[in-house]
Amino acid sequence: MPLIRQARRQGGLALLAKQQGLRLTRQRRLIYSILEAAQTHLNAKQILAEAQKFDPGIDQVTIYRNLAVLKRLRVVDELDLLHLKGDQHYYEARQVRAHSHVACLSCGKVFEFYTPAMKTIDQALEKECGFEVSFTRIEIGGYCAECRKKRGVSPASLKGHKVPRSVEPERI
Amino acid sequence: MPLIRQARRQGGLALLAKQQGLRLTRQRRLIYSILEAAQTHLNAKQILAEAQKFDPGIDQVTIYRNLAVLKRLRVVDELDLLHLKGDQHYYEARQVRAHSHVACLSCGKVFEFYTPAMKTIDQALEKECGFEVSFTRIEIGGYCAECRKKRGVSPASLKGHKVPRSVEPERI
DNA sequence: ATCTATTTGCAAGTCATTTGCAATAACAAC
DNA sequence: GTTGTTATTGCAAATGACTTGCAAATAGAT
Repeated sequence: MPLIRQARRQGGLALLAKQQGLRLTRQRRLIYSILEAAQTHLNAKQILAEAQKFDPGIDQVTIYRNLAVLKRLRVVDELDLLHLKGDQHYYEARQVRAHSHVACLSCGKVFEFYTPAMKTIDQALEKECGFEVSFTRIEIGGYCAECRKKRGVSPASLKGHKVPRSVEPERI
Repeated sequence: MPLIRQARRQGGLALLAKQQGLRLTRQRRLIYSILEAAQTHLNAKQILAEAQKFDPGIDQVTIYRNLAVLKRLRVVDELDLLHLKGDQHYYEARQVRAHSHVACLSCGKVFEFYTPAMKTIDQALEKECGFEVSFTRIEIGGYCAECRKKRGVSPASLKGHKVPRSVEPERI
């Protein structure tokens, strides 16, 4: 998408926004720059906290509204991360190539992973169904090498037991 | 997982549930059988509606609680479908092989797609990272062949405009 | 500097999902 | 079959992410 690349080249959303009749407000710039600077995905609450360091008056609605705009502009991706971290959405500045989020169901760690097969999926879909892929979201759950070592291969008991929500490994 | 296969073979959850100290209530059976019979993903509300046809007194909390149990037992998968259909979760009885949900951003249609490359991803992750994959969720957004024909290749204007929530194509 | 449409912040809503709790029912042991 | 224990249910109330209405503020074109 040439539009997006152009916007990036001038260090922001200026051109892209202008072409859509959107305005580049202080808040909008800030929210985008936070996502751009973050090396990882953030949820609305985290973005709000970060934004308030620079603009204490900024409201959460502004975060939500701008995330919606940035999604429409396709410069930000929305993820769901398997609800591993609770029921919020996570956002990240759009990456160049497809990648997946891999979550360890034992320790809760989330990392990104890329392999060429991801591109192959899109190509197959295009060829077999004539579908034009805009974005692909791949989320993988399982057990990381460390946890496998630590606890043997078998996942913890499936029996439910209470754990604080923010910590719960939420096996799916 | 041999446990799951066993449970399936006897036509339900009996063995699997017993081994976890869980009870096979009327409601639990019903909810599982609805998902098993459905050829597609359903959300909590749809499951409740269907369940009430057979058990009018069944409550929505029972749906939610049992979906959580069935997820833990790994006989039901939870999807998010890109929030194309609103902010609810969708559930389906666990399928044998990995598959993806492909959503058309224009008409809202969701279909399933499988290509061997999906398996390749899991293998790459296993080989490169020593990660044990439990499940893979692939969600793809874009434009289906029909909509591409109808409206030309370009997606609708990116400019925001109000559309009832249940209908909005929610471009990401 | 002016004008107009977009955007903001606040307050109040919405809605899926969760939790507390007493009553009910599974199922194992008699 | 009866009994006892404990998981599960249904109800009502709460939670929490996200959205909406609206008047005031401001970006950006003229």
